Amino acid sequence: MNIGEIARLAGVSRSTVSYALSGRRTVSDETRKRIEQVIAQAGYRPNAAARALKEGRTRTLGLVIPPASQRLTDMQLGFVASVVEAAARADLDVLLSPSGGDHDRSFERVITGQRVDGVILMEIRLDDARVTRLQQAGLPFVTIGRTAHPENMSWIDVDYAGLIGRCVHHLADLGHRHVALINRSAELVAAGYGPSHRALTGFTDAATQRDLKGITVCCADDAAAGQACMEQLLTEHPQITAIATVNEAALPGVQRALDDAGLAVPRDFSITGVVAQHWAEDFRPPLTAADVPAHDIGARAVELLQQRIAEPDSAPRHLLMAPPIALRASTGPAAARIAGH
Amino acid sequence: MNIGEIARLAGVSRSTVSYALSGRRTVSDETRKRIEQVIAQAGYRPNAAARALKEGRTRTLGLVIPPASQRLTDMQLGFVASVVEAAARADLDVLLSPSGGDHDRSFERVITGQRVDGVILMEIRLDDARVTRLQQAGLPFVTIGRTAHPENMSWIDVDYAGLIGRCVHHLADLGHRHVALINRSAELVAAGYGPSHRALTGFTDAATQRDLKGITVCCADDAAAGQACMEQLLTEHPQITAIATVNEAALPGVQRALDDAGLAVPRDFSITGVVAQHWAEDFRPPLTAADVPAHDIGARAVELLQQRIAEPDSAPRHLLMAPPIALRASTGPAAARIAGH
DNA sequence: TTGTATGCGTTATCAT
DNA sequence: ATGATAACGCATACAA
Repeated sequence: MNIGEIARLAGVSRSTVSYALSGRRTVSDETRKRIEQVIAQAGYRPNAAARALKEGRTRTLGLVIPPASQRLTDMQLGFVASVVEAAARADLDVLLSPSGGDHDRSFERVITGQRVDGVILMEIRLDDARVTRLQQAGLPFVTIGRTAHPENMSWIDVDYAGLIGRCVHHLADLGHRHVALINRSAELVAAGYGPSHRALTGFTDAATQRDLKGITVCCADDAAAGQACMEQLLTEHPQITAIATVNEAALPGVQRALDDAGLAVPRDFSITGVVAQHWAEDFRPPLTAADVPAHDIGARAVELLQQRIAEPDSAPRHLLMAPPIALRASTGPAAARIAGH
Repeated sequence: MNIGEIARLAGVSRSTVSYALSGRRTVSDETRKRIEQVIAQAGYRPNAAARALKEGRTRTLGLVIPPASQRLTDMQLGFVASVVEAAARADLDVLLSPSGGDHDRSFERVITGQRVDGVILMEIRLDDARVTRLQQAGLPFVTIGRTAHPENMSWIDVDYAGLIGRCVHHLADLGHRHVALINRSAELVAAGYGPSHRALTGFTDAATQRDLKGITVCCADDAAAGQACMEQLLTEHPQITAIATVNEAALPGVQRALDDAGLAVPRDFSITGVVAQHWAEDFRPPLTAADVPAHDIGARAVELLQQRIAEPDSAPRHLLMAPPIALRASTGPAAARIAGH
């Protein structure tokens, strides 16, 4: 079923059908009614490929996600879901490309075959080959996260440095003198993953400012690693009375390690950090933490991208999100820590 | 940059470039070399829309996911990730459509605008309008999960009934006489969600067979609900000594409720069920449970769909996955339950 | 071994 | 207010 068939059934020309559909020129009420009826009855929809070929745009967005092999974090999943939802609201389709490294067939196909009008890139590194590739391809794109030098591109990011800094200040205000940062995995840090680096900077700077003793450790994204990490921290740094973290997946393990050590939160030990709301609320007690507005971020990324597509030469825009730190129940005054029962 | 430009730069006709690319007719070594060089230098890639229009296929698969509003479970996420990865391996792109209800613009656009060669449907209900729609559209599709009457369509599903049944038999073998099933949410059950219904059937049948007292409850997909649900269960049915569950997201709450009640697993209480491997291993102690091979399922779904696309008239295929129940540490002999400390 | 011509389904320009 | 037709970029049947 194509536009010619509809035209034949309605007894008009193809262009009339096209115009009746697009409304780009006036069609008499009578013929438009007839055409609409035929279309509804035949269940016709314009062929997307033909339209894309003619119009030079696909009404499709590319979304580059980390390779499926590594499980997505809840926060990453939140980005994906909200991007897809926001795109659907704008009648845009989303093409997924699981691409991590430099030369990826899926990535190349998406950006260079004119399959999409623009691309949203996630999990940006400080020095990211995909960004370079996108720039040289001249395809509109927006990043969730940002490179080391993101001045001339559009991005939206969470202010990890600022937020972790505020967490440290909050702990300092409560009298904590020895605090630790539980970061993401060492691999991610080595790969130049932005959030990890910026969290580290924010932590170190704030600790220096408040003259705290700050320990920083890397931790893989799972409960087992979180437990091992927390246990080691308690053993090797007995003076520590609080942690800040950007590693939500480690939290269940952190909780176990504290339980096992007989440490109650927040009486004996305080926890804060930057994590998806769901993790903060599922912790016991609920975490004092910056809730990353993943849903909002995805929607904003789509908006930014739509603007870059509409006006490729307009000035790039930057959105640095610094959500408030929700005061819940996991932080309290520092107490000298006693080794558990 | 299009094929005509490449032809001009290489000093040949467009068809020669096309054939050099596709290999569907012999091109002299010399000219092919020259063409390849020009292509590499210009960074040319065939326009996907033009190719799709000409060939009548898009090399793209549609993946219909639940609307983003409701958080995806880890298992659902596993399906998505593995589908995308498997498709990428086969040089196929994946178009995401977040569609739940009957009339969804995104869904209609994807299936009726010839945007994809086939569709993978997730979160199938026993009576599913999207399946009906896909059948009448005549578009190849495969479902992860199955309807009440899935005979003449291709699907891949987890044998919830059989697996939960085996869990119950396992508990019965250990001497448990009063057991409960923690199902998914009441809304899902009311909507005719297959896994919930089949888990219920499997549970009830096995309980009857072994002459057990079986309690079944619904529970929303989060830790808080799990905790409330488990607390209520302990209060209202003090004889219960074990549960089986298909609700992985409720597990952290279940654990808390047991902790709070002073019940040790598996000494005082046994837990088993069907959950993603990650949840089973993160539980403490690790869960005796059927590990759903989400990764495998996504890959198989892509295979099935490729076959339906290649031979639309071939007989539909069905894959009912019944992974072994991994014996870990969360089930043990029944003991009379004593109300906690 | 290579070139020419046609059509895929649409939208838009030109003509009536 | 409507119709005929060209063009988007590609793959392929047909010619040479």
